[in-house]
Amino acid sequence: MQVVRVKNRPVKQVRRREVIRTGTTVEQMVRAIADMIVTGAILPGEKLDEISLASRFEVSRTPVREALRELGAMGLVGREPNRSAVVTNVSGTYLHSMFEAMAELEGICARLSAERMTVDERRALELEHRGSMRLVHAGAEEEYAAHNTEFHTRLYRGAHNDHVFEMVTQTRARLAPFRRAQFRLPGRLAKSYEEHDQIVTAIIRADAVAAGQAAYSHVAIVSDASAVFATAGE
Amino acid sequence: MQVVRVKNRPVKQVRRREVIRTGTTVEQMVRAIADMIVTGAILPGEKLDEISLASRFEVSRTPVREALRELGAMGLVGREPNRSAVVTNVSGTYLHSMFEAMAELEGICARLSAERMTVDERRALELEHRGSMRLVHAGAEEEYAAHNTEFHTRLYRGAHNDHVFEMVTQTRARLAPFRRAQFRLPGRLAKSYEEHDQIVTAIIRADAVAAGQAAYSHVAIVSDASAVFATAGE
DNA sequence: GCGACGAAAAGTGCATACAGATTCATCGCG
DNA sequence: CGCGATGAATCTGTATGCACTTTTCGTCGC
Repeated sequence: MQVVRVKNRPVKQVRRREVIRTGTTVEQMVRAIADMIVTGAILPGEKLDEISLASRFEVSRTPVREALRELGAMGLVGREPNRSAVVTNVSGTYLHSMFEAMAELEGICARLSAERMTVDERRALELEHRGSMRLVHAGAEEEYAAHNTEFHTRLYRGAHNDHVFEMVTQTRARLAPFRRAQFRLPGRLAKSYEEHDQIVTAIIRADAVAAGQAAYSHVAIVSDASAVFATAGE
Repeated sequence: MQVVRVKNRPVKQVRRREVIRTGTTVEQMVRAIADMIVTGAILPGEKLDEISLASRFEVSRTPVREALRELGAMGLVGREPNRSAVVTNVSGTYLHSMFEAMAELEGICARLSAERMTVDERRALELEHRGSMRLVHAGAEEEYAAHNTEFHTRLYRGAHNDHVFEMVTQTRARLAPFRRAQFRLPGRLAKSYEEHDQIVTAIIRADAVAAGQAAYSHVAIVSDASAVFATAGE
């Protein structure tokens, strides 16, 4: 076990950091692996052994282990002592439960936002929303997607509840890969704008119940739209 | 790179595992540190440097790093590259937001349970509930607390939504340290039983709205009861 | 006296080494 | 021919070392 490393030059711990985009190695791996899981590049039940991952990403096992631990905490992989990490089943029923939970959470956020948003927040939400009409007419999918994210983030913040914010943000992050293509569906942009309009109107009126319901349906619809892509990946 | 280890006797990597209770070293540390944070033994904003923790727990930095990463994913500590982990502010507003979120989540679970529980699940819930009357009369706080956990878990499961289950379970876990003493408050046992009764009745009747509201208030009340202990720890 | 600078100290990020656990193929025996 | 024992191969858990980054603190110029 001494002279084994024949062709691997002593590795030199080269700073290849510059090549890579952002964050620490571990963060990048977390994102990369999460993406692979959620896009179906790695299938549920598959084992993720540290050594293969380490060589795949060209790092040592230490950062791999940290990444796996974080993925475990995120619920994307299951871990038990002295066992390989195993990809959790994110497909099918669980995915559905996440979309449903997302709708509930958005409903809560909109309801609380209607009750709690400051005058400034309401104004900002309305401006953000009105500004997006231009994008709808232009059919600018990419830009509208960015606006959409911003719009929803405002809703989440407006609820003035940090823990809810965290839950909804995490859930959205886990669903992100399944929603990417949603605005490609014909007519979805205009429809989305209309639904946003209902939410905004209800919030401005401080009508909590209406806001909650509008947000719930909005997300439920997105869920249906995304289901196509989701099942395609199974 | 051969005879380097001079004064450090080879450390022997003693299996002190037997002394410790359950799970891997890392899991134990996660629990221990989480408890310290949440009970206020470590204050928000305080830095957790790996070396001190390592020596405190008598392990090397590797497991400490993994524990910190998991705590980071749990939201108990903040982490950024090349910085020490910092205890997040769990007190005050954030705690309040967790209790509020808990009430919302319980409301959702009860509402969905009313709609979705199977006949067996409804029966089991009712039995569990009725069985607890005995404990109320006996004033058996400990046992009632156990029953209470079981009761709520049934509600969470009854919603038939895995992601909601996960969120509510995690939130409950993080709140646990703040609720421990709730049943010590005089009369809280009987009150709790009554509130459970409302929830059960509504679920049996499949009255989703009533079940949701009953569960929401039930938790909101517990939140008030716990606030005493929470603020005491700040 | 005070702020800018710089070097030492302290700390994080990752690689590697090695102990212990698990898995799996092989072999001996009924 | 199957089945359990056994040991090698493989993999996880943890310790330790080195590179790089941040922090601290003393010193010097103003």
